This record gives sequence, C-alpha cells and structure tokens, in this order.
Amino acid sequence: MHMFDKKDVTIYDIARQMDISTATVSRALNNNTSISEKTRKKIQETARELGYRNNNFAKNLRNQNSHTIGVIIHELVSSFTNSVLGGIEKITTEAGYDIIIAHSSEKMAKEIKNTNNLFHKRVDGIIASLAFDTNDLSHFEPFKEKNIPLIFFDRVDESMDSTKVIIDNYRCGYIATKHLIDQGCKRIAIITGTQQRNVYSQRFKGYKDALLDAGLDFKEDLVIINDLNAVSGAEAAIQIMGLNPIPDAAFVTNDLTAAVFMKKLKEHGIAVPDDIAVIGFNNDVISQIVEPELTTIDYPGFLMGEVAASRLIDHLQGKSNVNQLSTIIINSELIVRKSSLKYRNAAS
Amino acid sequence: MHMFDKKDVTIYDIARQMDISTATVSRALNNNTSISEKTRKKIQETARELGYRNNNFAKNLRNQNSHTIGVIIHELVSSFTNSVLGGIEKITTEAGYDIIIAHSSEKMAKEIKNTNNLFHKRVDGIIASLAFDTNDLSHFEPFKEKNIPLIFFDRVDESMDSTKVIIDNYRCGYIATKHLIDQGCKRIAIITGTQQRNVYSQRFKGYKDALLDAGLDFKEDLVIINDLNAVSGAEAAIQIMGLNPIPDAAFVTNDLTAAVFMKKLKEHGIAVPDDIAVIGFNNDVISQIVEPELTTIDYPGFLMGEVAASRLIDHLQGKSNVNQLSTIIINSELIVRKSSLKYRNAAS
DNA sequence: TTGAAAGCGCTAACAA
DNA sequence: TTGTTAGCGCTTTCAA
Repeated sequence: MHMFDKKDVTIYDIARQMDISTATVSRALNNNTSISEKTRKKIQETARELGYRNNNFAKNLRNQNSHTIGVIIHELVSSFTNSVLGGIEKITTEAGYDIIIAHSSEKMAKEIKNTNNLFHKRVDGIIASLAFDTNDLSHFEPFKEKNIPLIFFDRVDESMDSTKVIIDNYRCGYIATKHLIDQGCKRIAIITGTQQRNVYSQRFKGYKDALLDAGLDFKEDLVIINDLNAVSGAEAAIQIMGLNPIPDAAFVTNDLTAAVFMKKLKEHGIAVPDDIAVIGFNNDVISQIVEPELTTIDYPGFLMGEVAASRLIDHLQGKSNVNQLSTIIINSELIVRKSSLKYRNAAS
Repeated sequence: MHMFDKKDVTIYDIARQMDISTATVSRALNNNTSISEKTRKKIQETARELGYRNNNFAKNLRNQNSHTIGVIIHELVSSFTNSVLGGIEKITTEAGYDIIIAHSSEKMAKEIKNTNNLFHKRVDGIIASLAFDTNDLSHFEPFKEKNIPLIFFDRVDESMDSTKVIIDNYRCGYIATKHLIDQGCKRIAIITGTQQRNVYSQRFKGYKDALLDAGLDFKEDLVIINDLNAVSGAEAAIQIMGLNPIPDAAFVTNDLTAAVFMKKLKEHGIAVPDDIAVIGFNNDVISQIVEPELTTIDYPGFLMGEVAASRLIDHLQGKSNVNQLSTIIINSELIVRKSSLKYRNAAS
C-alpha cells in the first residue's frame, strides 16, 4: 500500500548521521545521565531535526512491558464515569502511563472480550468496574496468574482479594431512607438493581436497616429490582401506582431511572414529593433538570479515579502492594433537593 | 518487580515442543492455508495447551503497523457520541481492528495532545470529530505526511481534503426554523455555538435563510453565540428574557442547553411553548425527560460511526481512497414534541 | 562516558 | 507443505 512513504527515522539514522553508536543515542534519548550533557543535547537536537519518533513496539518488546493501564468500565454515557476517567487520566498522565479505555455497555460478554483484549495487549495493570450482569470473575484470572495488578472501583466483587475503591453504599442507602423517614414517610419503596452487584445489595441493606431502626416494617411488595435504565423507570412507576395504598416515597438508586419514574408518576396525576417523595443516586446532571429537582447521593468520581490510579501506579513502581485485601472508602453525601421535601419549610 | 513470574510462552516454545520450525507455527497460528489442516489444528491445540498468547509488540514491529485505529472525539458524556462509538466498534471489530478512543473534553489543547499520542502509537488511521475551540488543524499534518488516512465526522473542517461524514446541518437549521415559522412564530431567537465549527455555522445559515424565505427579518439581537453547556443555557434564558418584546421562539442547537434554557424560562414564569416555543438538537435522552418534551433533530450516530469506520477500513484494505475530497451526508430528521407546538391541535 | 553485540518475538522471502 | 534465516527498532550487559 504505502510503498512510497518515507521510511521512519530510527536511532540508527541518528547514530549514523552523528557517527556515534545507537547505544549512546538510546541513552541520550532516555535522558540517561551517563551521557555527557553536551552530547545528550546534541543528540536530542538531531533527533528533532530528523523528525525521529520512538517506536513503542520495539521498546515494549525489548522492555517486556507496555507502560499502559487498561480501564474497564460499564458505561460511557454517565457523568460519574466521565469524572472517574478524568481522575484516572490525571494521575496516569502525570506518571507517564498510557490508558486504554474499554467499556462493556453493562454486558458481561463484552466485559470478557475487553479483558481478554487488554490481556493480549499486555497492559501493565487494570482498573475495573464490573458490568451489571457479571456473575463470574474467571476472566480476571489470567491477570492474577501473571501477577498483573488489578484494582476495582465502585462495582466491585467482595470476594476478590485485590484493592477496592468504593463508597459506603450501605451508609448511603441508610441515610437516604432515613431522610425519607424524617420527612414523615412510612411506606417507602425501593427501586434498585441486581443484588449481585455490591453497590445495589449494600444500598438495599442500608434501606432495610433504616426502616427497622425507625420501627417501620420492611415489605417485600415495596421492593422492585430491575435494570435501572429509562424503560425500567417507567415500568416501575406503573407497578408502584398499582399498589394499594401507594407508597409515600421511593428510593430509586439511579438518577436517570428516577427521572423517568417521576415523570411517569406526574403524567398519571401523582404529585412529587407530595404524594410520593423521590430520592435518586449519582448526582447526575439530569437530577437538576428534572422537575422537581431530584434529591440524590453525590459520588466523587474524580477522586475515586485518582485514588484507584494512584494505588495502581504506586504498586507498579514497587511502592505498595495492591494484590491483597484492602478497601478504600471514599466519602459521599446526600444532596437534598425538592423531590424529597414533604414539608416545604424544612431545611434544604 | 515480577522476577518470579512465569515467562511467556512464545512460538519458539511451541516449535521446540513439537519439533517443527517457528515459521510453521507462525503460519498455523495465522491460519495460513499453506499449512496442512492436520498440523495446523495440532499446532493451535498445543498453543492453547501451553497457554500461548501472541505478542503484538513483536508482530507490529515486524509488520510495521498496529492494526489499530485512533478515534478522536470531543466529548464522552453524550448519547450521540456513544452511538457513534458503537457504530465504529461494530465495523472495526468485524474487520479485526482495535480502536483507541481519545477524548478532548472540547479543548483544542487536549485534542493536540491526543493526536500526538496516537501518532506515536502508530495507529493505522484516524477517525475524528473536532473540539469546540479547535481553530487550527496543523496537529493533523503528521498523519498526512505519513499517508495515514484521516476521516472526519460531524465536526469537520471544510478545508481538509479528506473524507467527511456529516449530516446536512444547513437543512436541519432550515427545517427547524421553518417548523417554528409554521407554528406562527415571528421573532425566533437562535442560541448556538462558535461559527468556527461547521455544524453551528451551517445551522445558523439554515436558520437565516428560512427566516428570509418566509419574509421575516433577521435580527442580530436574536442571536446568541455561547458554549452550549448547561450554564450557558441558563445565561441565554436570562438574556432572552431581557429583550423587549421577548422572542416567541428559540432554536437552541443542543439538547442539554435547551433543557436548562427552558427550565430557567419556566422558573421566571415564561411558558413553553405558549410564550416561547423551543427546539433543541441531537435527540439526547434528556429531550424526553424535560417538560415539556423537547422538539429536536435526530442524528443517527450509530450509522455515522459505521460509515466512517467502513470507509477507513476500505481504504486500509486498498479498496478506496479516503484522502481526497469526498463528503458523505447522513440523513437526519426533525422530531416534533410538545416544546414547539403553539397550537395543540397541530400534528405531532 | 561510549561502543559492540545480543536478543526481545514475530513474519516472510527464499529455498527445499 | 515446511524450514532457514534475516531483520523490524530498541535497550542493556559487558567491555573498553
């Protein structure tokens, strides 16, 4: 195809041009201090003049590493994910590592493909958050076998013995529910995701305990487990309206789902928060656009990304060990907005 | 660090074990038909047993290509972008290419870094959509010089002589404005982005021409150019409300901005669509959640991604040439919802 | 402070 | 159908 393209400039070209050895060129280009300041400068200048670009394939082949970190996420379209990526990028860039982002669209099958792919690409480490339906982690085994460090964030598996960066989902579930109880709600529904994912099971536990602590009954028929997407928000609304009596509050553990849920309720003449108070989760941009504005849990994605990446890089640089049980809990908080305030004179 | 790790299995290990040459192993592993069916199967089996994984660094070094396509996008958190990526992934996966996604967060500086990075990674081709403030394209020059194919989509530069995949933004601007005119609107404001980006300048032209064709005056004070983010949506609303008389319609060329814009208007007692009809752009998920639901332009991201990727791969496989002026226009359409319907009995 | 030379794992031209 | 061998561009050990 490109038979007429100019050939790439290599360190051989630089060496020949300057009548020195490639070893010297290589050292100079890597700022090795054993090369005199003067020749180093001269070599770097010549490299620039000649339009040299280093060949990472050769470098990686020789060095047996890729200087690349694989990031496995479940969804791209989310301000939370975006923040996490921002945090990861900040740290990895500072440390001179590249990242490859692979997203699973919440499908385990895709997640497996992505892990295999990153394994073949020989990433030096992995930062991952599990897909919605991942129920088996054997696709991470190859990394363990090769001692490639693995860090999980947000959607983690409790059984994995590697570093995890999470928020206290139990506490979030508890305080969200407690807030609704404080508003005078007595029949509080919960709409949440698969109990296989730590984030949802923990929030659910928090919800349950908050009810019990307040002397309220836990009722199975107030629990809806679904996929937490837009469609399931609408479906949940229908289901909730079918209850008799209808609940006076709902804790929906995802903002988009909560937004659609509220909208559907309103279309059917149910007032939020007066008839049903609603709390979401994530503090997504949508929570401030929907009406009434959505009370939600804020989740510091950027920080989570920074922490996860820092840990991984510390490990790669031998400063710590990531492959042992170690859980880092990042702070999170309830953001109270109109959707949950039964008494308008209450604090906001 | 990992001094105790097992060494990787190479084709040499397979060759030694089977007492054949590495050439045969390499061919078998690549499904080269010159190797007999029987030995091929046997080699692949042994490879599997030994836990062989191919080394792309060596392969790429040898082949002088990366079999990887770089995708440069301006934003990650957008259902449009996500669809485009889906389309690109579908095609590239089928063709056996990898992709690296790099996003600029709408900043030219980041876009430049990303382009340089992808250049150093030696991607075989680039699919790109420009950042909001990119005003110079010299960072794409290295690719041109090395004959690395470049395809732009959506946010393109008219002056680049390479394939472009776009929608007819002029027409979109025209029909959106025409729709408002048909609703009886006479003072139609436009809130849009930098005129440096084709997508915004073309929509603006369409807006202008629709006004003129309908015998309406074009008025400078009804034009707001801003960054089209959430904050600028709120600011635009304030500005619009300061006009006397206020406009009876607004064409906001981004759904999120339009959503915030509407919300702000409503907070100030201005009814949508009765006082001001609103049209957005992109058919983002938010357009169906905001109230009233937002009339908008639907934009087939998945298809754009597929088309761009197909073109690039055809080029890489020598089936066509991408480095020449060639513009592919993808269909787009107006989706009418409540936010623009002045007369409720009108068709929806 | 610099150089010679081996080798990272793979592919393909050429030979058999 | 299979094997021999050179070489892709780089780093690093050992020697000077």
